[in-house]
Amino acid sequence: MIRKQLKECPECASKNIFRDTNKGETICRDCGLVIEDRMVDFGQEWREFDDDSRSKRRAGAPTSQTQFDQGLGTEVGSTSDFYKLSSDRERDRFFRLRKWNIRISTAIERNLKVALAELKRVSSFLKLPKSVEEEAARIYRQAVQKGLVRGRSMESVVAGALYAACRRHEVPRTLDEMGEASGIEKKEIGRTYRFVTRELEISIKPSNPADYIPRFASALKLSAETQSKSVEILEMARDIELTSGRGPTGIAAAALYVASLIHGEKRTQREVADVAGVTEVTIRNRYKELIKKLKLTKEVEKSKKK
DNA sequence: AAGACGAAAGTGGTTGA
DNA sequence: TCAACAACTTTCGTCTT
Repeated sequence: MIRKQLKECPECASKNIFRDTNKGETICRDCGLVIEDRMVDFGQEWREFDDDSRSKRRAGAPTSQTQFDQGLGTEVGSTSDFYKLSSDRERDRFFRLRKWNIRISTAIERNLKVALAELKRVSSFLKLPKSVEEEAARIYRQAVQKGLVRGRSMESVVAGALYAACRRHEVPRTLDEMGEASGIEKKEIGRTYRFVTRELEISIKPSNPADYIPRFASALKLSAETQSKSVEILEMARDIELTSGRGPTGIAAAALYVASLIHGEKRTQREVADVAGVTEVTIRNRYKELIKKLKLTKEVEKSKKK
């Protein structure tokens, strides 16, 4: 296996890097960036997901290591080639082409490096499972290859990919949470999310409100009974088609609110609204629909008297 | 005083001509 | 491409606990 010791951090150019041979990781002590120094690992990991892209093959190519190590515009190529060229014009041309070439081939490498570091950061902030992280990385890579990052910030595409991966694995996060973790405006995330999933033809089922319940419930410190009650309510609501067309978080929030009333663990609309990332108004609207169409009024009244 | 409620106007996205 | 439209938000005034 080819290994190469990095001399400096690609992010902050610090020389103060630390290599952990056990974990096979390299860490910059100044900026905290985790630098993967074994390109071979990445290549193999990626190729597991799709094998139709030979152009970005990394394994065993010493050049990719130097490219990554050197960054842009440094080592311009074999100097012996250069001295064979006679005219100034040819030398000029040689330089330009060489530079251009390196730029192109390293652009994707570099982008992926930085993007994956960002992806890991956001993913661990949100405590997402490994499988989701890998899915997101796969999506991101496809996006880069299709040139979808152009005109968008790398971070927003990372966030979009993560958001999509969460939905696919039925562990949805709200756009607000993703925004908080990534520092990108949720509008922007939503935009890139839609764009990327459309361009890559990734189909995503509409998210199930019940998927949000466990997280919201624990954020509100609600009991397991309340939690299952709200899931029950959601099922009833779905059966009479109350859920279609509405935002899943709003419905989940309202169900949780109703359940908290019924079980005498009342939370204010404000509290529920905050964790669910919707407004009180939305909860009120959903809440009204729920108790009306599901004749829950009695149940709520009953437990109120106690 | 805080929470719940509802009306009205505004936002960003979808849809259909 | 544009206008109508649905869902949701913001803001604000009023009622209830």
